[in-house]
Amino acid sequence: MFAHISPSPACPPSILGLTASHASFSSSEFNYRKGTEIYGEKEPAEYVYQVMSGAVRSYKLLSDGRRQIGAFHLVGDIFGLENNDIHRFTAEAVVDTTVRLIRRLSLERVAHTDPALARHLLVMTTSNLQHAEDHMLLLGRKTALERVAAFLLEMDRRTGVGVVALPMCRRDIADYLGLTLETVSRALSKLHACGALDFLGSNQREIVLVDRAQLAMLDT
Amino acid sequence: MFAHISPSPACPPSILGLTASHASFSSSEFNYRKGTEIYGEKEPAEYVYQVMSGAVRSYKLLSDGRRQIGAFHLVGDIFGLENNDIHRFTAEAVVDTTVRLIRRLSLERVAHTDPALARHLLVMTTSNLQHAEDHMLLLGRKTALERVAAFLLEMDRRTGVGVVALPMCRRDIADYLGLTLETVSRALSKLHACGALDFLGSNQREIVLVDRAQLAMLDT
DNA sequence: CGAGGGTTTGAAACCTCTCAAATGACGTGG
DNA sequence: CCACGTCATTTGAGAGGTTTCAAACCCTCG
Repeated sequence: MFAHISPSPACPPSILGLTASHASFSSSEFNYRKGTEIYGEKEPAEYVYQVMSGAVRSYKLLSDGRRQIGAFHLVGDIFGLENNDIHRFTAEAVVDTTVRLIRRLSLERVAHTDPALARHLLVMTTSNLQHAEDHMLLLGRKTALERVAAFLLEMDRRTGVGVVALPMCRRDIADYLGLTLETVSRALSKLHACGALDFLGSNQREIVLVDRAQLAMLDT
Repeated sequence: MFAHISPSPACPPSILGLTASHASFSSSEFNYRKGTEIYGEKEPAEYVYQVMSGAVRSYKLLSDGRRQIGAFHLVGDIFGLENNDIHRFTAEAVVDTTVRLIRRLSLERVAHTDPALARHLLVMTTSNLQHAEDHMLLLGRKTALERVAAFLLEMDRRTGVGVVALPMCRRDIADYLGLTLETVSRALSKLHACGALDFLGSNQREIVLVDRAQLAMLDT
């Protein structure tokens, strides 16, 4: 793949909740071009990743190509954290993306002696679990319109203040929501017609203005 | 609810992977009648539970009553393990059920000083996460027939050797698989007609003989 | 034996998917 | 700077799988 080593720019102070007290972690950065694979399902999990810029999708495939995206990872998010040795998803860059990575083994080594880090790993795993539990309800029981509304609210909650930039294409959204890209497009059109959202910029992936109250009515 | 204290019968040696070295846990047993609630979503999580006999369903509800069952807990399973203070599901007895319970606080207290237990809690949370991840793929991308086949294979894997007793009704299965009870019934009929399974006993909930190879062909 | 709940099966409705075409956005090269 | 090719998105029309509504059947239990 097209992974290029890049010099470390100004570093955010914390990865994995680690502070200066954990200076022993070697963390380096990598760039992935749009669409390239970061790791594959069932590959050995050598690293844990944090998104520095860009966005990542984690997905599973059925043998005939049907795809279910389990999560999008946005700036600041940690992903690839496996407590087994093997990745359970494939991870790909949605757009050009920079990630920071830490060796899983070094993390585990420290976690063995540092209860605070061990607890932090549990907290992260729990929040992944919580997201998956909520997503099961969406996939099993919500309508197309409800799913798209919930997706926009999730992106809004995670990224900003009523203005959401969507880095992923309609097909990605569809595979996240268990729909087809056409159904997603129709739902967005309907929400647009209802005034629940507006598009800013010529490209409709760029920015979406969200009316939280109106979307929340669909989030039962 | 109709929870009755029962005298402790012969105790399996281990709960939560704890051995004799953790004698400090007070564990008592409770009985729940079929259909009664063990705990509700958003209730404070005071206990962690292990199924001694019977079966339990964990579910979330939408405001209009749509239900998504996230998991069935069978004999030996641990459930109600929250790392937050609040239950994220409602748990109900599918049939008359006996559970053993441990105070969450006492568990956390020990986990703070016992790395082995802390690691075990992470392992359990991870396996819950793994199940949820697989279930997202099922709910988002599999057909009705594939879902029912996957369900039977899961029950077979968890309970026995080609013979599965289904304690839950069609509606429970449907709410687990994101379908309606009629669709589940039709899928079972089709699998029966294909020879992929047989019913033993007059009541069709009781025992199902599974042809693993044939079901596995549907498990893409 | 009758009542009640669970299951099966049928028929029609409906939501989403599939297939298709038109439109729009963007980069490249003339 | 515009023409063109490519890719993403939108929109339409029809098909299809699942749901809804309904009725019959079965099993259990009082």
